[in-house]
Amino acid sequence: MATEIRIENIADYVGQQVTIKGWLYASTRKGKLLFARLRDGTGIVQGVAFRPDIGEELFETLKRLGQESSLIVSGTVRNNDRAPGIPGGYEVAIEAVEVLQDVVDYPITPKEHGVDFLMDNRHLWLRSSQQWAVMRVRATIKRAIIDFLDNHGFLNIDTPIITPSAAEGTSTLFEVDYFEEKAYLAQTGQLYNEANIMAFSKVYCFGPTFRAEKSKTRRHLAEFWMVEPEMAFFDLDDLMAFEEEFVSYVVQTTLAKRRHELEFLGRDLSKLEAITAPFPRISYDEAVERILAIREATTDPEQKELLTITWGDDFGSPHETELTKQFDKPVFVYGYPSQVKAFYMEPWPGRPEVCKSVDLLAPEGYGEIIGGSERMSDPQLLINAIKRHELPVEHYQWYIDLRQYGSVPHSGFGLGLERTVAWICGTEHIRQTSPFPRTLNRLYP
RNA sequence: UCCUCAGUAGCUCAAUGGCAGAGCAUGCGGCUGUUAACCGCAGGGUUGUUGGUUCGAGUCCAACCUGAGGAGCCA
Repeated sequence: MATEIRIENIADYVGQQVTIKGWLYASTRKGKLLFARLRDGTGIVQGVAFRPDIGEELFETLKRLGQESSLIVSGTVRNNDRAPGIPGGYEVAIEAVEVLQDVVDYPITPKEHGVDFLMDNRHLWLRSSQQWAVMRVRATIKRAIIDFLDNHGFLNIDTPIITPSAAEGTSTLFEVDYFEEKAYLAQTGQLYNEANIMAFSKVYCFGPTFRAEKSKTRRHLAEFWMVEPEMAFFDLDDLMAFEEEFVSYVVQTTLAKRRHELEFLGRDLSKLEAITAPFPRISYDEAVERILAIREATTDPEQKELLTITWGDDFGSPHETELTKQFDKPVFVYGYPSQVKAFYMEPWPGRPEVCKSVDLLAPEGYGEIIGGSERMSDPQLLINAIKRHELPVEHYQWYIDLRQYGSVPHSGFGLGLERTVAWICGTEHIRQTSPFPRTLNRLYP
């Protein structure tokens, strides 16, 4: 009696007769010898059939099966260094096959395809090994994030997705009709988190967030997942120390649990192994100086133009990319000018034009993966900031209340899941890190 | 919103202003170690849309549509 197994555990069954329920991923043959790659959702393994061994009828059946036919295969597992798969090095000598459905004309062939075609077929593309591997890594990253926070005294509190007003202005929000009143899809849960920490001390929310920005780059999605931890009695230094432990844990845990997938994706694992706390910390002032030095050294006039910056400007993507090239770990940039950051950030002591903000920039050009800050804790300072940003004070009354009833220093940050997955997997485009990405020009499937 | 590029067979791409082509996929045949195998044969087309220039337009011009990359904005 053959044991039903999952391909990810195939190493435990060498020499045994097993049954695998799955799909035909690809097949090729050479005369009387046939190779059928099978996938079962947990891995890919090569099945081998030799006509004189398995008989004419079964061989003909296998030979005619279309790509992605659903089937149940029984056979004996053996080691073979030549066998491709995830994990590689194992193959199944096919003894019996039950065909559930023979498929004709599966659209995605083992050949190069264009992005538009693949995105139109995203519901099928997810079966392809690269996409499959990225999703497996994503799930592990998500798990690692939750485990780390749960093990460090955080309480997971959900924040609303339908919100009455913007946290940071109204230009980037999706509007919804809320019983004939205007409402918006959340772009952050942070303000609610600040209420929650005063009740639970350390909290996080982890859910989808929405930006209506008309961004068309490899780093942007209209819907993405963000984890937002928020901590009472935490200042900016506490925040950076926490973030580097958090990111290191997520990277190292993913590396340990998803080695096969990351190797399959062709990721340079040594670059991930290097991601351990502490991370370099540079001030905004220093970052501007470094960028200007890089700009001075470059001979490309176009690059020189892109790297133009004066103190007080926010960094653009070209600035971040060049800056992070100087490090092999994520780098903290702290103390941004208040004018380019959100209204709620605590001013720097003695430098009111600077705030206690910190971004974490990923290496290898993957951009900002974390944005965070110490929050304003003085009620009058906050009211002034809201007015200075021309936001309606009455909408923020509850938020101001938090500073009037037991205010404490507190800090928090948001980490973009998809950007983190893109960085860890080394994917070229963020859309591959979401199972059904929402981008400027795509709502299907 | 702006800049750049692209749109031809199911898919990926060729085609000097002059007969619409190849590879993959599909079907048939061959091959005992394939890794996107290979070899032979076959079928497969309203060249994104509209208009213009021309004896003649996939090719040149204009507008539009769709997509991609980048800027801005951001995680």
